[in-house]
Amino acid sequence: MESKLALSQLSALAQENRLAVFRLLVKAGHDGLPAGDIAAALGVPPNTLSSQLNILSNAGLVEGNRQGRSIIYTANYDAISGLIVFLMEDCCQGREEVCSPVMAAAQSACC
Amino acid sequence: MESKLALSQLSALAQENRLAVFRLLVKAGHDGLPAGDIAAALGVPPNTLSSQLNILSNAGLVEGNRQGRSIIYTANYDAISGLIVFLMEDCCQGREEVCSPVMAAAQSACC
DNA sequence: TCCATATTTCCACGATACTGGAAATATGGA
DNA sequence: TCCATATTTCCAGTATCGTGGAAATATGGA
Repeated sequence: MESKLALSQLSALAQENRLAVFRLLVKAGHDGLPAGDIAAALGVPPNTLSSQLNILSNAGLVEGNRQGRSIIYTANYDAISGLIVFLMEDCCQGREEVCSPVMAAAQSACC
Repeated sequence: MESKLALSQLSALAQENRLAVFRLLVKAGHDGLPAGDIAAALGVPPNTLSSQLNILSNAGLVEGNRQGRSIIYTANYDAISGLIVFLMEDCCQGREEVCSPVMAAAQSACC
């Protein structure tokens, strides 16, 4: 049952603050951001953010590495692309109606 | 802020039963399935299923149309592909790391 | 060693979600 | 009209989630 992971990832992203955190980390790129900066950017107390980061981290969507006093969080691109592929293949069974618009978007967005 | 819809869709899919309902409806194709059959397939009481269908429906992921005594539910392919595109473009900013695997999956899955 | 900084863990409160019983609504057939 | 079927709405109980104060932990520097 591979959908257990997908479920935890959907769950993690299905919340305003956490989606915002993830988007911020994507924008930040491979360098990532320290937890404190994320908290400041979102206007959330550090302990609250910490539990949200923990949920994203358990879902494999972000990763944290200590660097000095800070912990630098980065988005996990493999995880999000895995989720997207799950939605396309396992969930939607590669249906043409789903695939085609995604393909078009992929082409115009980056590929 | 277009992400409000995406959030409600992520939320709707972030639950075991509802994800199962959606997958079942995708498998059922354009003919869809009556609510009763879905409830039976998942082993969920009809009123419980009804509220779950309602959540999926409010998120635009499924649609119900009365046909005689039954209400036939169908998956909304536009909605799910819209969500996938949102994750790729708005959320992940068309990053190559996200796009490429999705592109590859799309190619092998259907296109 | 002592202190400041960065983050997490512990804990509890309020809010929201999931579930299913009971009753209501809608449809079709006798 | 009356009844059976299909589904929804109403409602309440339990569980899970989101939040943030207070304390704990980890690191680096003086």
